[in-house]
Amino acid sequence: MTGRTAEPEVIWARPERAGRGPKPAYSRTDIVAVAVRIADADGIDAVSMRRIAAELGCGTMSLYNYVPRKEDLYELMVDAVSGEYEFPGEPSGDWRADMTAIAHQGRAIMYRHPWLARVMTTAYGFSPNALRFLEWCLGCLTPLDIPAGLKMQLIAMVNGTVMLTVANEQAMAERARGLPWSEEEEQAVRGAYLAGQVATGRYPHLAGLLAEAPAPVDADEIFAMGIARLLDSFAPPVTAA
Amino acid sequence: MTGRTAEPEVIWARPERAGRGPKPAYSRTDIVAVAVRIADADGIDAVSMRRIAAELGCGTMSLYNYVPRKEDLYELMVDAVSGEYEFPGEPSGDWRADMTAIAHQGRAIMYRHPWLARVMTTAYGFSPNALRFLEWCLGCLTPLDIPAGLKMQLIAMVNGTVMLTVANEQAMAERARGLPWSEEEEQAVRGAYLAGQVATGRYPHLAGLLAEAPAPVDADEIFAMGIARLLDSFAPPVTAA
DNA sequence: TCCTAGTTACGTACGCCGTACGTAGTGGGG
DNA sequence: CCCCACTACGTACGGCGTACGTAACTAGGA
Repeated sequence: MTGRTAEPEVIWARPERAGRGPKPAYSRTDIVAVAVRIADADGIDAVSMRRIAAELGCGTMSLYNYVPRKEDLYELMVDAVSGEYEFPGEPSGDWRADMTAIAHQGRAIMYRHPWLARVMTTAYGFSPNALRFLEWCLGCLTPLDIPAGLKMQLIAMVNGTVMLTVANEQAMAERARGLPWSEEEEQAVRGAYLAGQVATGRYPHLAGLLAEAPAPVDADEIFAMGIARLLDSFAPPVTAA
Repeated sequence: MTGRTAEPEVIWARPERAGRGPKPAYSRTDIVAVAVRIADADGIDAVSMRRIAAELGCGTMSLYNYVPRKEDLYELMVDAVSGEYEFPGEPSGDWRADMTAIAHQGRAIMYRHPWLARVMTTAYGFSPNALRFLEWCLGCLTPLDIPAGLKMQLIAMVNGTVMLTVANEQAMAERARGLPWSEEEEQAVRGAYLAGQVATGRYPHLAGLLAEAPAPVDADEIFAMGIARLLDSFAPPVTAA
């Protein structure tokens, strides 16, 4: 009746299997697990339908019985690793501590899966584990008396800051993958260019900044302080009673 | 003497043309301009060497005389649109106002070039216009008395927040491009799934949030307040004299 | 001045990619 | 029991980035 043009669908609403035909040899979970393993090992660009099928030992096109489109696979991957968040039974009552813990967990997950930060910016929706995550965060924020919209903003900002921080740290390493020279060489050449530019005197402030503070800083500490500052910006610590 | 394996290089250090052969028919600027036009019109995925060459009216492989690798093209594109920042002669002396203006300019640029937010996360380095941007920001922050490292963090956070906000707003629209159904249909189906999940009662906090505050909020205002909050977190406004 | 070497333009080709489509076989519901 | 939805999967198409080879061209050194 309706045109036979494709109907929209969400991967989460699609049932994994129907009851009629032969038993599927694999499961969506298997496929996603292989995809995650490949991405962890060789980068997200190494994840191709052919490669997954090869590692799984099946024909390439068989995968399309489980995953309608490649982009859905990305969503499934993000959801799968989002399941690595571990939440205790109940929020502690200290929303600041809870959110800080969430941020650190998120950071750890993104270190385990260096492709996650990049993919999340594209393939992020209301997947089951995203709902679970959101529900937990909202639970943690119950003691905080601000409008609901602001809470969502806070969650988004914390999440986003984690993503940005890690993405920034990993950008060089990810880019180096597949380049015909090493990451160190790349960094050296880029550093030399930067030094040359600064030496021209066209960037006095930048020169001053590079001259000052060549101290190697601790990434963990910077991260922790950034998150703390962010949380403070939503509810400044009370100064007097 | 050294192995003939590829030497690392930065696109910004590579001279545009040498003196020996015939005059190049195009320029790096031409190529990047075409690439930006294509990306603006049809999305970043539509930017291919073949398409650029076709629109430029030359052979595909000729482009490689100007741009050594596709990834460098992305860097050139980001640098090109980064040149759209317009800075007055001198910072105003009010670092908060200056940074706010920068954030709004950045947002406007990312609206003009919907592909920018996504590409920046991958292809961002110390390009000429990035240095110009950084130098200007540091100039604006001169009145702010915090360590140099913190200033860099502030700039990164402001930039990142702009990116995140815009990327979030654009994610759905970008994803809809190339899908066999419309963005509205997609949104409707996803919304229905979300509603169905919430209706199960498994997400009480989320349900409460959705029930409350169905008021359509103003994106501009949210953005402005987010930036203000962020700036405050680096230097809380003084409350007394 | 002429020669030569470096540069430009670009056609061809290779090995990837996502995925549309057709075919064959299988096993549960009417 | 039998039909048909569903599984598995081979083939093929159009696109991608880009390595490589060739021909034309021109600026610098002899």
